[in-house]
Amino acid sequence: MELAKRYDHKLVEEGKYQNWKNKGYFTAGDKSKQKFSVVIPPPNVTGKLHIGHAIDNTIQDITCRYKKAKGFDVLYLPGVDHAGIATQAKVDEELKQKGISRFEIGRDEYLKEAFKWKERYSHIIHDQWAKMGLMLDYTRERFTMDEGFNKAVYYVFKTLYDEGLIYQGERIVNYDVKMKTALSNIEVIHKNIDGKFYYFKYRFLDNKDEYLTVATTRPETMFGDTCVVVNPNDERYQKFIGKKVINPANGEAIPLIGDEYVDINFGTGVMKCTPAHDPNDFIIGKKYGLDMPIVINTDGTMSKSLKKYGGLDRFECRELLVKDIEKNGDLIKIEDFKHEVGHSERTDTIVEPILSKQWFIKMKPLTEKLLENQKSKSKVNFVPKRFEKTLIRWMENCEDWCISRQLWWGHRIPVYYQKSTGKILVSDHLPDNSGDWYQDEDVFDTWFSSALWPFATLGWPENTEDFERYYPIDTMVTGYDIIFFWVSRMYFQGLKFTNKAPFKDVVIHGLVRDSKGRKMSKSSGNGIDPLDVIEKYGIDSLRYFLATTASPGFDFRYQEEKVIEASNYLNKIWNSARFILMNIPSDFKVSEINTKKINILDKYILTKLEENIKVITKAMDKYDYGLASSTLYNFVYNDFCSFYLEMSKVSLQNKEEETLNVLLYCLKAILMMIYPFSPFISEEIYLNLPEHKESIMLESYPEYNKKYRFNNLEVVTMLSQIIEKVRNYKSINKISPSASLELAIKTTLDINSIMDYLKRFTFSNEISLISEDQENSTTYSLTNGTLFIKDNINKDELLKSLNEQKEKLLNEVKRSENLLNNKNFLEKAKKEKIELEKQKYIDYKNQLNDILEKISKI
RNA sequence: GGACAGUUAGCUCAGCUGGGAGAGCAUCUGUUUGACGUACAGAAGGUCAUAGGUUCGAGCCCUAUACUGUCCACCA
Repeated sequence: MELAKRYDHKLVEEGKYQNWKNKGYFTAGDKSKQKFSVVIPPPNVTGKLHIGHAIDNTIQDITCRYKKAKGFDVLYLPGVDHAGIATQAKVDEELKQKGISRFEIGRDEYLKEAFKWKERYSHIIHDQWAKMGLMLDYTRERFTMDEGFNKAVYYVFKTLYDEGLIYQGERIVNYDVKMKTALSNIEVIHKNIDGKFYYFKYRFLDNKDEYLTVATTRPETMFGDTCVVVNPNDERYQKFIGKKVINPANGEAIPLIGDEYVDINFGTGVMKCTPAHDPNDFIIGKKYGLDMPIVINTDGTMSKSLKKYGGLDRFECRELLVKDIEKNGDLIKIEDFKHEVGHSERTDTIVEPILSKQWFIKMKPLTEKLLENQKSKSKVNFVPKRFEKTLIRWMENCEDWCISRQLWWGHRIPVYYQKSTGKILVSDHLPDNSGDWYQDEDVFDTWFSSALWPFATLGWPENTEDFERYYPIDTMVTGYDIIFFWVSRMYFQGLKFTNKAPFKDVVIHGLVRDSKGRKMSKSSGNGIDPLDVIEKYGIDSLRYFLATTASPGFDFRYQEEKVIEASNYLNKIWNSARFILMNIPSDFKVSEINTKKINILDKYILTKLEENIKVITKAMDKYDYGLASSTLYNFVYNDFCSFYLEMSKVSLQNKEEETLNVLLYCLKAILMMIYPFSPFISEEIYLNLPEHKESIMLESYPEYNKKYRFNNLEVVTMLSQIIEKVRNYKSINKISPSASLELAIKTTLDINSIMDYLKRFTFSNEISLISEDQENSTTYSLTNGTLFIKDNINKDELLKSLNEQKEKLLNEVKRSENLLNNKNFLEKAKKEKIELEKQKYIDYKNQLNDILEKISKI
């Protein structure tokens, strides 16, 4: 069969994925083999996959395909995440477009809408997985809200609750006022923004002409102030402690309290205290038993009790209030002020700290277990290592996890309250139909369920066959942006509930940025749609680009030129295959390479190949796909295509049949090594080989084979050196590349075996083996001899070139001399290094003498 | 405020345990070589951020400094 002249990605990709899937190659379960398991980090059903998913999935799929080819029973488990707040935001938005609010249609109807959304985007995601060629085992696909998962979530909640690790508490939590839900601390993004610092007069109740100056960034919270605080050591104010001051926002008299929390040097040294809307103020409020009036609602509007301000948006209220205070003469000044303000990770609105009752997980016992495990032999191995530190630091300092969300889309909290008694019951169903019980309205944080992903997907808490066999996960691949959200939580929940770390290796990759290094985002419109790239260059090129450009843990830039480079490379492999297949007779029978029949170049390429297999395999095992692919790239371009393939033309002409076997052997090995990166083109070429299995997916990875390593190949190195020198000589001297020059070689090696190749690739008909140096020639030193090119250029140019060589050699000799005259070097350096240097010195010296002699003769 | 990275050719990045600086793209020159012009052959291009130190020897190890980036953090 003959391949087309060009690699056409669309033709190559056509139908292959369906075929693999239909044949069941993606289905795990061969118990005769050792298992290897990977779970896909479940994408949110919020929308289409982006380039960030592509990098994640590419690394996973490469790992899986590599391991499968290495003989493992590989499970790559797919699934999607309901993504509570993110999805609900999208569904809300969609309903809003239709003019519907979720409160109008009610919870049940709303959930139906949300499930429809989920179905729609699951399909899109499936199509994208197929486009990317992921070897996902669809027979085991899961969803974070499927029946089994719901059971797992319930089990986890009940267990933690019964053990006292889950509690309900009244705290200041951050509210996303757009979604009207509480958030966990890590869902709050701190951004440095321009704000204002407002200075107000707080007049004394007993002497209204005197006042304290209080500075605040948030005047609207003043309605909730229940005291003013100064540091008792502050000499300016200590005498006032115990007096009452008037809150300029509402005219109420509040006490002045002394507490060392206040920083004397910050602001005016006087702090207003709003216990219900600030975590620090809350602590002070608790300490002094103050009232904690809530003045801002969960939707960001002001409380109704605030008369004219009631119902206003918090920022409108701020403006109006400041104006009113100014009218009263209590505004001193307004300063510009840069400060950190929390924003919701999902909706980007400024979060509002509000006192409320929420469910929390007590973190300490869980994190302690994790930290302990990370010190033991069963520790999780992070790639790169530094992310282990990131995790540990966070685990050492994290606060209790707020897991309740005031949303509808998610796992509803399995807690029932009895109206008549106020009793609380954890249950997965309504205790009775008396109407006396009602369920908690809230749902869990979406990460509460995702944390169970590595084991709940395998059937846990049932002790299923899959759980027994595939848990723990061998390799977890994810971006550093969700180490806290996801990796840490899977880890401590895994330890808690399965007594094992849920994964062995965690491979962390960076984010894909645009060509200028900016983060990709919808608002700046610089996002790259992987489907566009696939359409233009093919998935094989995109995968190759992603895998080779992404250095573990580091962000990298999307550059179209690099994708083109990948595409050119694949075309190179395609054409090398084309060349080989063109030369194979139709009746050719593939056989094992007969090492007795092969020529020296065959030996050379086999030796090189084996060296490369060794290096590449080692890199693949370490997830160093950058090194693995660049090593293969160099082998393919330099050793295989530019050198061996060209040389093989001579042996093929000479009808050396064994070369065909060598070519095929190399080609197959190359295909297998590029296959995990770019499976479609590899399959296409593979199926065109004279002998092959049903699919490349059933083929094994090349093993390092000592049988194909040969010695005494110096003459091949000499061959390539001579070709290079001659080409260089012609280029510099502006001689046609195909000009025939007179060459003479002085060497102790037997050059008969390379004579044909020399003639063909130097275009020289006269090549002689000599024992004495040749006059009137340009001299090139080779590793094992000397090359003389008979000069037919003018003397000036010759002299120039000789002088250039002289300069170079002088430098080398000087460098070598210095080193060898250095006593310390001779005493302390390794012996081999010294020997090597001595040899070099002699070589350079000889060459230099040759050149000097020639110059003198001219 | 704390922590962690990065700084190497015009651009994007490699450089394993310290032994003569690499790739791709871009640039320049040449090529109707029968796999590939998405190619081939060649050239040019770097005081490896700065300053010290350790070492016979430093892009690599140590200490400072500068700049860039990321994460964490309740300073009103």
